[in-house]
Amino acid sequence: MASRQTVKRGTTLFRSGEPFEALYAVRTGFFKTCVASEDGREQVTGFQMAGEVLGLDGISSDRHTCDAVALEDSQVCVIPYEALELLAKEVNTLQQQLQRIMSREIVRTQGQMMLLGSMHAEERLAAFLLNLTHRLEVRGFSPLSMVLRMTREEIGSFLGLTLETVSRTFSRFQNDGLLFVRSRQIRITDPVGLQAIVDGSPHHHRGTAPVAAQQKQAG
Amino acid sequence: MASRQTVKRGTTLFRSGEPFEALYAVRTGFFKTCVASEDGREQVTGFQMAGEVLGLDGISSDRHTCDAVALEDSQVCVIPYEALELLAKEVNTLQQQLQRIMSREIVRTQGQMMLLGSMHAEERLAAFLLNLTHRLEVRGFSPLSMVLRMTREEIGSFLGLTLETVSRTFSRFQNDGLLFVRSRQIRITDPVGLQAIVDGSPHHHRGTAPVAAQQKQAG
DNA sequence: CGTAATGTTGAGCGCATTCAAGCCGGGTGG
DNA sequence: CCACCCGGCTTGAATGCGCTCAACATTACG
Repeated sequence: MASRQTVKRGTTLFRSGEPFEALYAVRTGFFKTCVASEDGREQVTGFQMAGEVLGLDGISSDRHTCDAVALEDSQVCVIPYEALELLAKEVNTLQQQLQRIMSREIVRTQGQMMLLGSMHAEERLAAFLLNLTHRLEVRGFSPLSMVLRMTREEIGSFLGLTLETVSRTFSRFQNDGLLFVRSRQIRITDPVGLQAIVDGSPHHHRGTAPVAAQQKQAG
Repeated sequence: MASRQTVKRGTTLFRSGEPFEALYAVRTGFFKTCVASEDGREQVTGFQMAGEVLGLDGISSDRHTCDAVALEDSQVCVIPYEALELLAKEVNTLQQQLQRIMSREIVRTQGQMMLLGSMHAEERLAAFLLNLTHRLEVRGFSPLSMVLRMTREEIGSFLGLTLETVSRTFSRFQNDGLLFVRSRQIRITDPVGLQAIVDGSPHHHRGTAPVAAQQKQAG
């Protein structure tokens, strides 16, 4: 029913345009998802680690709309969508779980839009690192020491920055005593300081509206 | 079962943090959804018109994670989530439809991430306008002449730009003969030109990786 | 060990931002 | 009916953040 599949580093689990047949749960390893426009621009839309689900975008049109690329040798659990639907009809908690997973992805992308739309480079990278630490912590790994699985360019694409800006911002964080960085080895020494950067160092922010006074409508 | 509700211009249909109880289908009118961070920054995450669904973000945690604000007097169809789940168990096409709607929202936000992460101001506004025209066309309205329902500031927040940049870019488009703009009245005279701006005027773009040569992994 | 990919750092520039001033249009009250 | 006001829009000037281009260092990998 739900078989396993190995995906070697650098290869794709699925590609944009391919027919959608299954969802994938990451068992081990690390993935990125990215979309490309006609003119060759590529945008990393997410990084997925163990326990996270890939392929939800394919449901809407029976075709995948992004590429999923393994950033290290990985293993996924293949969940044929047709079987999943049949099963979901029987087991109603399964249906609920799937909907929650999809909703969570929607919420995640809301946060990413906020990041891309109204944060500065330092804030973006700090938010990115803290997000990683949270996800590692949940999985029982040390949250303050990690090895990045992606390149500076991929981080930059995900955060809407160039690879040079990512590199420079890492260096600045190190100078400011927030972390130690040595290539892909990261050790965070001041998580509180990083959090302070995310939510509101006294800068101004772009594209943001001061919350207007609005009343709740009693239908 | 699915009752209706009126939402006056400027009032909220739901707010972030409120318990999630229902989905809403826009019957008439126009909405924006926006998320806010602790420090008061606000990001518009979408605009919704007739036929589009609001509230999907609330499923994941039983709480809404964004605000939905009516930009004009509107009417929505209230779809209690509990009832929807019960019904979806019976009618399997309903379950599928809901999943498709959620997946479509995920795909939409992928596109928005691409826009925010790797497009210039002109490209963003052009893409925004073309997206609006498509949605109007589907609904049987004239796609080239429209009245914007949102302020420059809200457009800016949605596109990750300041209101001044939005205004200036409108003016530049008018000078270039792409459209006529008079406050919120827009008349597009050269949709092809707008499309050309979106997909690849000869500029360079930020945060993008040239697509690396990667092979499809045969499980 | 050698080569290519990845990462770091510097210099200069440009696009979008910030700050500021003025305009337009719609609604309200005298 | 007009004067006034206020939110929204436009436009200008100057600044600065992040980008581009470039050179070099380091790491990964066959």
